[in-house]
Amino acid sequence: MQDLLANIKIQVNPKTYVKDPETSDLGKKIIQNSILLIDEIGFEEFTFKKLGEKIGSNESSIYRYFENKHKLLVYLSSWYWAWIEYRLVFSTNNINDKFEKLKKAILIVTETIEDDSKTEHINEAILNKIIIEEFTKTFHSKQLDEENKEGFFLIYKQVNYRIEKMILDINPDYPFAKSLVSSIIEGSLHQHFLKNHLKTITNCTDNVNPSEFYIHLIENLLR
Amino acid sequence: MQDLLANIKIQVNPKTYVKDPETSDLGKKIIQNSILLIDEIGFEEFTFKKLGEKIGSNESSIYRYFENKHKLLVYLSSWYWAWIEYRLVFSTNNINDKFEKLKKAILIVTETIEDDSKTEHINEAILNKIIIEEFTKTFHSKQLDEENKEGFFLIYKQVNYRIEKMILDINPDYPFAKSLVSSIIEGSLHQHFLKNHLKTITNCTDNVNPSEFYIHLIENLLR
DNA sequence: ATACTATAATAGTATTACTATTATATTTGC
DNA sequence: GCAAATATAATAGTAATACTATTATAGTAT
Repeated sequence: MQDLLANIKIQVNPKTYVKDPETSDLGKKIIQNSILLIDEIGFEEFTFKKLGEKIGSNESSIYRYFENKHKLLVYLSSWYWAWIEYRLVFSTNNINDKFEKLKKAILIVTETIEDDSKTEHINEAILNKIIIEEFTKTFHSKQLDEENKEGFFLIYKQVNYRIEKMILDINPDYPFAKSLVSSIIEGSLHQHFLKNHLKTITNCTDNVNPSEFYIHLIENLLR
Repeated sequence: MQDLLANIKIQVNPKTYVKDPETSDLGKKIIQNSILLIDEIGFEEFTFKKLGEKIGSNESSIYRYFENKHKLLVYLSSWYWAWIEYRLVFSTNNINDKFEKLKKAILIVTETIEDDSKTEHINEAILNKIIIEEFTKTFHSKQLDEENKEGFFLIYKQVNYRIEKMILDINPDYPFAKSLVSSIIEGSLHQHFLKNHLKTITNCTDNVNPSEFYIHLIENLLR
């Protein structure tokens, strides 16, 4: 799997960028260091000026790649979900048992991510941290409906559909498959977030992963 | 219940405001119209200047009530959850059947809110819309850990604890009571949100309420 | 050697999120 | 009923943000 990923370029909706950051060194530097900087200081404090300083480049040069920091976050999120989708498809592909397949899928979308190290300029572990802390901000903007029409969230929705199908494959009569999936995917990010900030309203800890909660849930709900 | 509520003042953590808005006409106007204006233009576009124009008052006067717009949102959220807690306690109080009690509690935190009309200057239905669209932003700020220490989210957590207790009362061995509750409360807001913006990954519609999904869930999970 | 492209540097703008100061109106205490 | 205290309004100003525009410079391709 690792070698395969090395040869595959994750595709992100071109409308999220002005110039594809994968096509130049500066572009890759922008991606790599925006992940690090957002993790360090948070998305609110993050500016193109600060990023420019960090990579020894100029604010205006970053604007040639991304219209604004919101679109950069959408880009990073899209990349993340495309990467998740790839891993989801790859690692569930050869599982015949329907329930085991679903469990694997849920593990993929809920587990804590370790750095993959095959994509040199993207640290998946840190990107996962950003998604936990900031992904919800890509939704909660006034341009959401417009951006949704432009297909900014297609990959995220595709991840949802794939798991929905697995659920309906197990139990075609379950009436809330879509809501169950979206509440697992978004809810898992939220549980990770609570574990980091509001520990008293989650059972998740460094030792208990959201995966356990959700796998226990579907075992009791769909079995 | 309506009359009782008329005589009860919802208490909000004083650290969220500079001057208690409930103590003056201008304060009440600020609360009433900030709810309307945030609903109209969204929290990002909302400024004290625009609010001042709307209420025929000055930007600087609003600053005498709230340090900044973030704290105003925290105030509105706290008020909302205090109001939810009040309704939760009141309407589950006399239910003896443990499961019916839990179902009622879940209904309270997941249902679409209608205006209560007993609190003249607060339109609960619109406030509920704001909570669906913007509540997550009170969490996702860099000051979260600090604000959490100051008790800004106590009421929200209390609502969580109350329902957690109901779950453990039904099934003391259920190992994820906290996570289940927080995922229902936050998840319900998210399902409402999806219903409004990303309809393809939820089963909730104008006719199917998140309540149905979650009550179906706990019936199959805990019964 | 020329043209093209990428990047850097500089400057400038509108808006935001405030702070400070002063003026005016309203309420309350005696 | 007047003085003192308090609340509100008006004005001005500041630092930072989120950009846009223009020009300069360096590197690459033909």
